[in-house]
Amino acid sequence: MTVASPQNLKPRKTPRQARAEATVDAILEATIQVLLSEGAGRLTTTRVAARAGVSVGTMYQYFPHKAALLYAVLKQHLDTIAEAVEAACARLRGEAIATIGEGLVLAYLDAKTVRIDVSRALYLVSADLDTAELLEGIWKRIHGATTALLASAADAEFDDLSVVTFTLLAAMSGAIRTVFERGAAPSMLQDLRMQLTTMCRAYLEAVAITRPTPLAKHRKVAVLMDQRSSQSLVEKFTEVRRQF
Amino acid sequence: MTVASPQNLKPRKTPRQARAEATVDAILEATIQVLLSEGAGRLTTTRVAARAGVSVGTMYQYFPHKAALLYAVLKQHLDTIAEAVEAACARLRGEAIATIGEGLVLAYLDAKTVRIDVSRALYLVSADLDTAELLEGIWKRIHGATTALLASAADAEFDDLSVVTFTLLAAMSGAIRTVFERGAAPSMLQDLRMQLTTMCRAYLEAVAITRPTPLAKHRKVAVLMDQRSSQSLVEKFTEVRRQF
DNA sequence: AAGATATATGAACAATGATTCAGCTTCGGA
DNA sequence: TCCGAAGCTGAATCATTGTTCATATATCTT
Repeated sequence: MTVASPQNLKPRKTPRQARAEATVDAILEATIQVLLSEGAGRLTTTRVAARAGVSVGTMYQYFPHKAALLYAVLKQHLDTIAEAVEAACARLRGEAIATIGEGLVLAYLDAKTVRIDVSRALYLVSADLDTAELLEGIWKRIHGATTALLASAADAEFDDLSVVTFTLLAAMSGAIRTVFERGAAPSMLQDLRMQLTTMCRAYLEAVAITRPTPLAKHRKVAVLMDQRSSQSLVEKFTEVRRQF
Repeated sequence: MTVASPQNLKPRKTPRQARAEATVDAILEATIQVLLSEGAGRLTTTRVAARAGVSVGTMYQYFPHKAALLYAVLKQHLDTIAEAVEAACARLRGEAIATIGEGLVLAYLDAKTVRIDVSRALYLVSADLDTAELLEGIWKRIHGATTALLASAADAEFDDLSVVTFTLLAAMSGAIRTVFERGAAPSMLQDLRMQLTTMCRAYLEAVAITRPTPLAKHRKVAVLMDQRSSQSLVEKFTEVRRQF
């Protein structure tokens, strides 16, 4: 495993032809798959290249480092999560705190459930990687969106809004992570959703300065890519692109 | 970094002389120090041995693997935490839920605060290590103690006790971890303690079937070993032992 | 169709790190 | 004081992995 890499985390060269774009996508996806199937300790450049159906040299044409590769994958993943949370917050704006509580829990569960394994694996990898600013940025987006959401609550106001948001997010995301790390029993998920909703609401009510009230909403998400296919990833991505 | 190591995580040989015991302690402590000062990626057997003031060969006399070494360190750390939580639970038995809520938060903060950096570093290292059963065992101890505590609450009963405990623990430990991972601002700690207490109480009250009430208690812990001394660790531990 | 540019290849190189072992030192007891 | 056992040493071995580069192939442009 390599050490932290301060500078030059950006791609060495940006793909100009469609072929190259497919290659880059394949490499990114391959990284995740190798991470999941082999573990952080066996995540080697050669293995990633092999899984992607590409040679090592190719990989180094787009990523100056192994670290840069990991950084790219991590960033992509975190961005997805942040977007999901921001979207949920936008949707819930102006609702009552009971609704908001339930909605936030759902949004978080969804965001983390989709590819939770990836979250975990990436988190482990980010150890010796210069991710401080990246994480900070993502956290700010999430914290900001949630703060705005709570400020818009129809039936409550909060004293120390920033601290409340912080605690709420830490507890929720932390709880979810803890649960998933212990090999989430699928039955637990249902319980967890209810319990966290209860906790979230109870906390918000406890720290709020209340007023009148309206009602609730819902939604659901599910995406997954099979990684057991033996077809090389470049082939797959190339095919996909051909369809356009 | 090495791969997962199914069997033979146990010491290759147990120290028979005091000298050897000091050596083993030094190695364990050195592992933690190297982990903290150099990061997981630079945690090599040679470096650990050097920091311990011992040769690599010596290390392999007591640990069959690098993995075994990490396992030993992790186990030692987790045991300490479990003990602290169990003690706190015993102390709080029979109190009112408001007291219990506050007490639990404190116990957790203390347990995790002492050497939180170690917690984090070890967690990262445990990636490619067969720690499933170890973690399971620790979790069971903590969960068990907390469940018993809640069952003993003077002023409340719970329906789905196991689930309540689970959620509570997940949220608290998760929140604390999340906070510390983001470079805990010391001022945040005070806020966090209050907010988590509020959350904990609010949640317990929300899911409880209540009755009459009493009041609260406190405590505090703080331990740290300076790691900046250049004195070799074996020397240090040997000295300590000489005092008996 | 041909040159120019972009992409891809993979053996070779250099660095690092886990692990061993044959010989040395220290300890404890008789 | 002396000997066997326990403990310690560290250069040598063996395996792995990150990274480069000279060469080959594909694609685009005109």
